[in-house]
Amino acid sequence: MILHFRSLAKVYYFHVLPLDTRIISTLIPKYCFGYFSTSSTSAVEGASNASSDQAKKSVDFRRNQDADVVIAKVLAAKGENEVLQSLLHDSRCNKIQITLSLVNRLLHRFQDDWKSALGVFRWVKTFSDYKPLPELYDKLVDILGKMKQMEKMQALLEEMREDNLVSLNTIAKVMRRFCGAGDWKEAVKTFDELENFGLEKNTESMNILLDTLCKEQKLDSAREIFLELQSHIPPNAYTFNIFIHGWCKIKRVEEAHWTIQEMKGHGFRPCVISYSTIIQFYCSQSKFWRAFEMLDEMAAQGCPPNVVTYTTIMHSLTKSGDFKEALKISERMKLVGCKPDTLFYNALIHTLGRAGMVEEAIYVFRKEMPENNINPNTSTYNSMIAMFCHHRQEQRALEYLKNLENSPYCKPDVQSFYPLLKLYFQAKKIDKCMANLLDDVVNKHHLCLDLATFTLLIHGLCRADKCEWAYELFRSMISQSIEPRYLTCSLLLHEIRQKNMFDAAEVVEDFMKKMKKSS
DNA sequence: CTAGGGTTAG
Repeated sequence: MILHFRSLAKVYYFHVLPLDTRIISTLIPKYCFGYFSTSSTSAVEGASNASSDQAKKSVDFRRNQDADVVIAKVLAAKGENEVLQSLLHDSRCNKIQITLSLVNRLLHRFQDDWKSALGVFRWVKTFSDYKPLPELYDKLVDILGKMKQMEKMQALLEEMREDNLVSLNTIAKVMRRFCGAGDWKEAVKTFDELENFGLEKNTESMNILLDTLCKEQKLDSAREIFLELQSHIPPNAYTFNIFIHGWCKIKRVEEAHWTIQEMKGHGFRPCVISYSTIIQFYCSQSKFWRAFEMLDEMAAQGCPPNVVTYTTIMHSLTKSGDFKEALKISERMKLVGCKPDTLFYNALIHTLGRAGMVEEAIYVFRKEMPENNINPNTSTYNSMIAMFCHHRQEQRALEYLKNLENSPYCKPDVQSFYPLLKLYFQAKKIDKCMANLLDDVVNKHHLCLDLATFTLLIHGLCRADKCEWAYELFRSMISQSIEPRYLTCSLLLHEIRQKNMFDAAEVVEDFMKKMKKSS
């Protein structure tokens, strides 16, 4: 259960600075606050020359400001109608040019706040020269469904139907959300009424329904519906793979094997996905001999494993601590000429890191990957950074972080910084380095801290006898609707009581009481 | 519409 504390949030939102800056100004002690970065949020996609880079940055910056103006206005209102009215009557908001990226950003910002999302959507629709794309409707449908606002979601669906905007993608989201809310019958009903939306009941839409049911572990219902529809709608190979995955998900692997037979009975050959799904299951149970048996069976069936199959096995072996076997899988894959990809290399680097083979990991990153034309992504960099931090190599970690920041292919996320922050706590370097790093996270990269990072910081600061700072972080968490763990709260409470911060203690205590009630 | 990351707490 996520707790909302909008009233508390408002306290922070009355300055004129960009929103993200306002949040972080409560995170970092004043003396650490040397500058406000003006760099933009967006990573530059692909390589580009310096001047267009500059132009893009200034456009991005203006759009960020537009978004910030709207966000601040929305946060000051409550309820979808109040949001709409306050935006309509704001002269600055009315001058803003509505663009796809702006609306996307706003809906993303309010993806956990359906009232604001709906209010914003109503507002952008009042601009006569702006027609939201169907994808934006879909996004809103998803937000409403996620927040379990089923009546609102269906009302929007009806609105879309009248304008002929419902696609299979919309229906997929609606069915997933009904199932997620525990109402699988309503999902089936949506499928039954597919023709009302101008869509067809065919193999593709049936597969979406079955996949939805299987992912929610409603295998028996899915099975029943499948048998019922079988005489009207022919299954394809996807249909059976969906069931194989579903059975594995609820750990009934016997049925998964049985589905393979059924598939053959319908004239479909089990493919690499069918087998890899079962292999993934055995790996997750650490029954590696079973996984290897499946590899033999694949060979016998003339269905060679692919990079996904190998990555799955290697990664699971690493998780169970068998680095030697994991690296053998990597060798085996290269031996048979199967081409690696980014996810494979991420897993390999992780394995090498866990095995303490730091230099080998660097070799893979700097030599092997470029030679095979595989670009690193954010996770690749994050694995390298985490590995260096694990081995107390701060300088190398910082070097890779810098490369990540300058990469044309990807940008840092919160996870990129977590290991470094942790290292600073372990090394008791809690002053300047860490404040600078945190400043980068929020002001340079416009990232929001997540639960794990907040927890790390608050625990670390409490231990380091800096609980005023920890308390500010606690308040910031609540203002962002990120619920602290109970342990975090009690740790913080203990510290601030010792410092005689009575008002703060009361705030934390009140919060803990509400936690107990809702759990 | 079908298969593959991690961070984890002291």
